[in-house]
Amino acid sequence: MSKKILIVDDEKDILDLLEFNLQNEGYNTVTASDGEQALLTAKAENPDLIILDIMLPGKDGWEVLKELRKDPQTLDIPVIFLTAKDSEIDEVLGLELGADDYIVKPISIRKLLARIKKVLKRSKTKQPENDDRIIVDELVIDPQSYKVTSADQDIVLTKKEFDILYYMAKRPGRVITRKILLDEIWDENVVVIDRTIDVHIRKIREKLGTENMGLIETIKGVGYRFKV
Amino acid sequence: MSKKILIVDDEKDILDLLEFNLQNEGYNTVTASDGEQALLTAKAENPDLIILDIMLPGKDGWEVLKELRKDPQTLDIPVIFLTAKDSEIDEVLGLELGADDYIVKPISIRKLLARIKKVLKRSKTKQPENDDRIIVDELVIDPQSYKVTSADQDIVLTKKEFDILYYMAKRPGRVITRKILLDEIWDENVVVIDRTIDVHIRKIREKLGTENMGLIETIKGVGYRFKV
DNA sequence: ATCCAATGTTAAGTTAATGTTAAGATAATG
DNA sequence: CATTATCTTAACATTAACTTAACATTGGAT
Repeated sequence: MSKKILIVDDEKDILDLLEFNLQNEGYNTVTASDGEQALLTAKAENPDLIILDIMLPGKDGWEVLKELRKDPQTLDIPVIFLTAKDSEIDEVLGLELGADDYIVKPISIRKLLARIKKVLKRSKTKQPENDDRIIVDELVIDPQSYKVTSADQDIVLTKKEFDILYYMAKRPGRVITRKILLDEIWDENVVVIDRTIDVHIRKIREKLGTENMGLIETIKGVGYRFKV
Repeated sequence: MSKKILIVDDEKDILDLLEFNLQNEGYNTVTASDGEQALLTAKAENPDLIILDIMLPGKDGWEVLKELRKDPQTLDIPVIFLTAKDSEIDEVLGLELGADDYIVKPISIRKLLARIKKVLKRSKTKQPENDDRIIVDELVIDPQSYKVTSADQDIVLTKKEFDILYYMAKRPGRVITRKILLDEIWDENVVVIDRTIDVHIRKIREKLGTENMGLIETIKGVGYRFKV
């Protein structure tokens, strides 16, 4: 899965330069040329990283960063500052506000790529993304909150139940054998009998309620299947 | 509306130079020539910006800044440091204490004016009140003062407790794993066991009291969740 | 239709995770 | 440097989750 990077700069040359190089490296890119646009795009596109010029028309980079950090939806997106000034002050201030790194213009692409890698790697281990949610009709399975709702009604699943449901829902229409579930959901070297899985499935079906009846189908002799 | 700038310096030459140039640019000016006077004037005149020499008779610039930041009335007034020393230490120290910029003597008026503009612009867009407060029903979590109130009753949390609560409250509905808390709240290379986190959570829950019962949910096997 | 292997079901046993308390270690403060 | 508040831990209690055994039911093969 290619990472999405939002580039914010008002100079078209720089935007083009960065976009070209980042796409060349296999990144997915979106751009914005002022602060307002940057904030909107950040919310809409949910990028994995934002490269943010400090000097911007309208809202400047600091203000953008501040607002990004205010919104739970964009709060955790790492930001790399871009600045033409070589004053260390700018950098320090930016970092104190919570930028994750900075790059001084003129830009060394090599350097920038290295920093991007570093920052992305750091954030990789973090929580599931907002758009990892699975929605099937009235059913919402959200790994970020570890919550399932059916028609806005909370369904409280235990960890194992959630993991199983999420795994299957991510692969609708595919038959999931018990062996696969064991490999994927359970730790290695843990051995449980098949009936254990059945019990979990039963619990899930029960909790999903009659309105989601038949969502998890049994394929006798093979395994289970999440209805497409 | 012309902006009011307080200039603090013990050298009359510099005071005059700055006053002349700033008034020329359309700013309103007031002056002080030592630390005590600076503090009094700052409170009385409520300037939009303070230009503060570091070397002062009596209380020096740092002490003045420190006291400015202590008083809610002067807390948010941006300060530009004036310094004859070019040692980076001074600069960093000043910034950590909350100066918004610095100018090295001998003064380049052009530079100073540019910085003033920048700082004023930045502070103009600053929201009047601490808008990074989090409010959930009767509960207010204010990172500016590191204070929590529930139904106007003060709740005294320790730093760690506050940090944890604030981090979670900023991400309501999301499950926060212990690992993430460790990464985000604790310094790198500090290792604490999971039970430590639980103890902090317990303390927070206890201090939040019965009226906030259930605000922090436990997702067994996963982590904690701040109720939406 | 009947049989039988596979799955469903229930409740009870087992394990793992978290809650709790108090005491010891550490850091902040005067 | 002494004092105090904060943080961390160990040990144990509690609770929820997980697993299993035992038995019931089912659905497809014959």
